Amino acid sequence: MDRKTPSPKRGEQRRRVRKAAIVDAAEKVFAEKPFPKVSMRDIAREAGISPALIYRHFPDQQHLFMEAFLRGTTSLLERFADHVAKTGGQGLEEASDTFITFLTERGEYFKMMTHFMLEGTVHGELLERLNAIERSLLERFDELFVRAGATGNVRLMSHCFFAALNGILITFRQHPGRSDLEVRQHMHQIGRIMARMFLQAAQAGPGAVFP
Amino acid sequence: MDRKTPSPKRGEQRRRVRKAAIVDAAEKVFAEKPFPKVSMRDIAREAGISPALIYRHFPDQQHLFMEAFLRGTTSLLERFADHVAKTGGQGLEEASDTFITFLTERGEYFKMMTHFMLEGTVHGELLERLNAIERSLLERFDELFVRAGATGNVRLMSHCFFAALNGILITFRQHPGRSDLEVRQHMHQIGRIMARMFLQAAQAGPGAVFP
DNA sequence: TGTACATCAGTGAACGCGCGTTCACTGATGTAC
DNA sequence: TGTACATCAGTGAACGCGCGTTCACTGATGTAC
Repeated sequence: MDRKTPSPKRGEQRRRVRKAAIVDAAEKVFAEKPFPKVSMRDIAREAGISPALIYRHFPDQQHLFMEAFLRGTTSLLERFADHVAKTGGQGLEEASDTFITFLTERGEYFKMMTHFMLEGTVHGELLERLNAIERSLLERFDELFVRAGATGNVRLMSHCFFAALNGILITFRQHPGRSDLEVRQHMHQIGRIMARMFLQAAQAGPGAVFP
Repeated sequence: MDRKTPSPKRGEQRRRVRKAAIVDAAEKVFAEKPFPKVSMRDIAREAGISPALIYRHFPDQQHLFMEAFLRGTTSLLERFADHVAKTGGQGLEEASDTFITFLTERGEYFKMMTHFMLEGTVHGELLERLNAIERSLLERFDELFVRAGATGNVRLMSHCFFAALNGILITFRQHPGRSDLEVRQHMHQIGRIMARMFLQAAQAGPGAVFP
């Protein structure tokens, strides 16, 4: 069928595929067990390879974990941005819903995020990429606030709103005596309340609530 | 001086003192290194005893960790309640400040709290005590909302506010390119904004923001 | 087309480490007489 | 008051485990002639 491409390229391609497969496997494992319990052996098993092979593609565990985290988060963020772009009117409430839906469905990413936020052991290029993702998310929120007629320090509003949503996700995640479904409903309810509250405060103009 | 008390009692007393010393040591270690890196050996070293001795006082690591966490948290909560009781007027803003101050000064407790919230590996009596603490904290917030003239579902407001404060603590903890001082100031600023926003929403009466 | 070679994907086993916990033991202390 | 004994606080060393990572090696594959 296809003509033979020059070999070095085919080698590179194979490498890329293999590397992506390792990251795929990592994502799967992260979805299955608590973040601090995921081991290189787990990921190798999931990928059907020897643990040693992972080290031909990643210098160490932190780089693999970060790569998996960033890839997943970036894709979540893109879906979030699409969703936001399509929404008019009371966009903030919908955005809150979407944010909460995504991060409860893919709880492993939220866990990793909080882990990085808490421990702060990330440095260099990876930290840069992580910050870029956060900035991009905040820009989406900025848009929504502006679209809703907010004036003043919009970025600060986005920052606060982001914090509030994170707080919801962490606070109600394991609420005692509630089923998963009830937990999610409660989160969405509180998220919408927050969104309405933020909207009113933002629309009230500078000085009312936001400086 | 003091007459000899019956021996079994003195034995019990010594046991209590020793047990408390172990918990003290645990708290110190938690203040020094990331929660998941604290080992039984660390705590034994800090307490100046053999690791084996810990197991004469606690059945396993989880019980010791929880005991240390609950003791520290309970004392923080009492201080918080005192502080709140003494405050009039715009109590919510002050409460936000106090909450943030306590949990940044004793960051180890916040980390442990988020850890338990994320992993949910706590059960039985310990979970019960943990919930009791959260309930007690929410009651303090309830008071403040009521005092500020809130009507409607006050507990829901407290829940939301608690979540928002947690969100602030986790989101800005490691913010890039900021010193500790700047981080704390930013947290306090955002905390006060939240407090004002919640107050307005709560005072607006049922239906405006809160159901 | 055939062959000798270099490269490197891929491996199973091992290394070295730190962990939670247990074991076998010592010695201080209170008790019973 | 003195002594034999039981109790149990306290210990150092070890156990067994899982981890991240490395090592020495195999074998497939593309390359140069």
